[in-house]
Amino acid sequence: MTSIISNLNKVFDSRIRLGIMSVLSVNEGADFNTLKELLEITDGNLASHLKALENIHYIQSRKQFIGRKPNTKYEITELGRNCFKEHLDALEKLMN
Amino acid sequence: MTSIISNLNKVFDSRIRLGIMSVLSVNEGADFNTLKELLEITDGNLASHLKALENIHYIQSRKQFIGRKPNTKYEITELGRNCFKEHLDALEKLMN
DNA sequence: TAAAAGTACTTTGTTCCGCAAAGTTAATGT
DNA sequence: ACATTAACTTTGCGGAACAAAGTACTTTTA
Repeated sequence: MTSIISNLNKVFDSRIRLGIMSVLSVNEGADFNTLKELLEITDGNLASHLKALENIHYIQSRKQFIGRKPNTKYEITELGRNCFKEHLDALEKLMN
Repeated sequence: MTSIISNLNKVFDSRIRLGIMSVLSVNEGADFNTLKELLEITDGNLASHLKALENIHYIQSRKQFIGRKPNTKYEITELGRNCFKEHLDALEKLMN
């Protein structure tokens, strides 16, 4: 319960989810293809991680059309930003 | 190959291995029970992660007796220290 | 002296996760 | 009509995490 690693968020054990959150916490929003190119993963893999983050409300998506092309934009939520920050703080504390 | 997360070390996706390396990189050496108490995990679980880290030569162990009790001491190797540092650098870079 | 407990594992088995590949839906371009 | 793009969902496999139980050896305790 109070081990040295207990403040690390299990969601962010995944490098991919870490990367997604990092991108979304810096840039205010990124679309599916941008994330796919930044992370260099298959679309199915990306979609599943995005869904996981959205299910726990760390991110939210908005579907729209740019010109005539469908486009899905993702952004970090307030909850997501807080949890991400807590994780980074825990990491920092772990490392001294 | 050059994605924003490609410099993260997969070994350290695990919070437990992260914790082990963190302890061993600060203190010069820790024994099995100390790690077990710090991490609050079962001995089997700890042993398997220690073995994984030892197999790739990130840590090394030394069995000894303290008084009449068996004691196994673990310490970080030079390779382990370097790889751990690289991972932390990659993390920092990812977060800006 | 018999039983319990400590140290440091290994083995077993289940469950969960990551991921690629393929399939899907719906629209657009040619 | 056919291929392409976007953004998924589904399927299936292989591997990792973990708890629990088993092991070997010794020491402490009743």
